[in-house]
Amino acid sequence: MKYSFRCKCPITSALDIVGDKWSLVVIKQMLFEGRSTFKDFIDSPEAIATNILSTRLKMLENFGIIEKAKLPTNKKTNIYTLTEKGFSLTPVLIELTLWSKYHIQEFNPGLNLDKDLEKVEKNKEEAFELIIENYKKHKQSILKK
Amino acid sequence: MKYSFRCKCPITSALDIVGDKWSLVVIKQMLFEGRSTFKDFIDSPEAIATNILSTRLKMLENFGIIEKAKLPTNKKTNIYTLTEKGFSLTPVLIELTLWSKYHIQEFNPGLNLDKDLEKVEKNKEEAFELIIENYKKHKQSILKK
DNA sequence: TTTTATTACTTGCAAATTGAAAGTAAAAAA
DNA sequence: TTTTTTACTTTCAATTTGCAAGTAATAAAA
Repeated sequence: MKYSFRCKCPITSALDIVGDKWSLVVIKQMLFEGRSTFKDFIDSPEAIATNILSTRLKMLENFGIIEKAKLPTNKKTNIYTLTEKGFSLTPVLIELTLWSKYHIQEFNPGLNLDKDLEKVEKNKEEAFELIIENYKKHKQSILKK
Repeated sequence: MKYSFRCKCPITSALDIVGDKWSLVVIKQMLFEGRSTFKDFIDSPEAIATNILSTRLKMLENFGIIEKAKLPTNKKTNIYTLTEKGFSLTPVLIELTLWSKYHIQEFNPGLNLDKDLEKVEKNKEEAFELIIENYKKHKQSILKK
């Protein structure tokens, strides 16, 4: 399959993959909100359109950012989970959170900021590892059912 | 002016401001490539359309992410520079760079990766500060002409 | 076992965003 | 004074996002 990039810049290339309106939101919903099924995503506060979600999940799977599985006990529901490539976006998402904390409150008052954000700020790398570790456990637990 | 956000999530809110196709690219061009005029942006490898660039610069200025000035010796050219709100996106951009280094090479071989990226990885916070310091000096020098 | 409800999408069309190309006007440069 | 350059704007086209209805497979309920 042919991938189309604007140039050889790493930042622009990253954005050519996850820089659309919904990709990072879906990844955030998986990583921080534990969402893993089509219905989970549809029911999120952001309310993504079903045709957009479908297209986006296919694209993220195609890039190896997420993977799709089914439980032996359930032939219907797809379980979408992040791969390493996917949860390696944790630092990007955390830095966006911190940026919003300091710079977006004035435009969107009452942001839902995690109460542990100060701990995160004090030791970002440790926080990244903890979040990823938690996600891996979560992933194991939902695929074990 | 009314701002429209999808919800109260800090990540989604950040993306509601800078999550379009071009905003982070323009910010990256200012921060890392020293671009500051309309012509500079137009001449970048990414080749943004003029009507989109115009709209995007207005929006970024409106959110206080960039500011516009003119030199006393030049009534024509607008000088666009990052405010603190703007260059505080440095960590987001650096994390996108690192993500690309490890996860995007296979899709876009031959990425232009900075040779100092290993130093950056070793001490991210220090690298962020250095980049911001460098940008501030650059900003002072282009506004002093 | 049958019926109903739910989930996971697809489809068709509309709205919004992005973009190409031409044009305009002010200012700088020649 | 003339020409070139820059900074956009405008118009229309292409692409992306989104609404709403529909479909089919499967799970759940009766």
